[in-house]
Amino acid sequence: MEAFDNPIIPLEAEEDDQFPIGLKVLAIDDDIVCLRYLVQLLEKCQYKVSATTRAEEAIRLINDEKQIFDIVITNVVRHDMDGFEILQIIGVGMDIPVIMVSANEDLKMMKRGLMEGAELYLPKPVGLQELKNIWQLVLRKRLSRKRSNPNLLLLEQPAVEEHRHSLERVTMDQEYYVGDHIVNKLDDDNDNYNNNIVDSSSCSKKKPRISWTKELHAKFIEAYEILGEKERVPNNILKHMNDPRLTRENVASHLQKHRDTLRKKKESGVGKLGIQKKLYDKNQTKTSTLYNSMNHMNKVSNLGSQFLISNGQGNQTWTAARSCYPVPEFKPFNFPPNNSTSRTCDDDNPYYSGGFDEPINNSSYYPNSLETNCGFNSTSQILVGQYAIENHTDGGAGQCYQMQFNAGNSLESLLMDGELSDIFK
DNA sequence: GACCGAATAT
DNA sequence: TATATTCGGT
Repeated sequence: MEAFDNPIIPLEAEEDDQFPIGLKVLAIDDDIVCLRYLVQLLEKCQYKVSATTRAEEAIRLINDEKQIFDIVITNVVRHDMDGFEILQIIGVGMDIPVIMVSANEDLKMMKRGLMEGAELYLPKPVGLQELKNIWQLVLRKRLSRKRSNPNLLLLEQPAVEEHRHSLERVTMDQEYYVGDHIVNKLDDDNDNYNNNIVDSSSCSKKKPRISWTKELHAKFIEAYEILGEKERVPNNILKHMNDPRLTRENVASHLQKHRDTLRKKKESGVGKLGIQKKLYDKNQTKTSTLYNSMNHMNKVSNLGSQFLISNGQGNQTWTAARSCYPVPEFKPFNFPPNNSTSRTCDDDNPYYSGGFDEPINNSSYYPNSLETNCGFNSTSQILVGQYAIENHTDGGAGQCYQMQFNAGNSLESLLMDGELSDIFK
């Protein structure tokens, strides 16, 4: 209760002309150099600064150590956790103003940051003057709370007290809700509702968007799969998911997108069972199975198509010199478990991003025919193992799949000839 | 009036 | 692009 009993910040200083010294700022940036610089500036502004390069550490400080911060500054994309997640967990969940700082002045990202509840989005490098002014956000937040409940005094920092209360119940697995409702900017509205206060002057904030995290989407899929075709309607899925964060509308919207995705996949043939045949293996003792052929990839694997193949240690571009089918075994790309050492291989879109495993066995490779028409670097060797493949032909981020190269396949075996082409039609 | 889902908005 | 909201229809 230290921070509560002994508020360092005389923010009630509407009649005070002193700068609010000692605001507690938590700074998060995975780039240690940027972080040090940021800390320097913040200290110059006479804020009380805690800093970490790790998002988990920040969450731990707040959750486990119950540290109270007046403001959080985080960058956008992190290795271990997306900046927007931090925003949800710390900012929206805890009702602490969050500032996002990012390397570039990407308007799209800025808008997204604001849409997801950031108070301010600053492009790097952040200047001293900008940081000096962030105290205004804290004051504004408290004023808005005061409007919801005029009896509260700014000095007493009601936000902090409620905040502490919330913290105790926020689970470590980074769920965004507390009790049986979402803790987010909706709180202001809820407070009004619960207190029967109708305050037209208070700017009622929009509730933040649902973030369909991997976990949440998995839950959705589970419900979707359990339900029969005719039962897969928003309300039923909602009931099955039994998640207080969600409304029927959230699910309806996601369902619409999911159906759309399925339809597109179907149209492009992704996931369609192609052939299951032992073909083109030079080494008959070990076979590969060619299946789950994807017309999508077929379509783009014409002359000049480029693929990026990664194995976790590096990427190589593979340019198809003629129509070819790129992989012996094709699986939809899987999200790695959180604790895996997998790397992120797609763009910054969390919905599609994922990782891939290290090659499972690098003791053998494809030593055969250098006559391949696929210019897969100068060695024409591919280590056996699991890879990610990303189509870069159509521009943009490309679509990612995971694949498995098995022992016994030469690069030649990956080529598609007329016979195979027909099957794909 | 509930609620589905395509269309549209943000 | 991802998610929210609207709105005609059942």
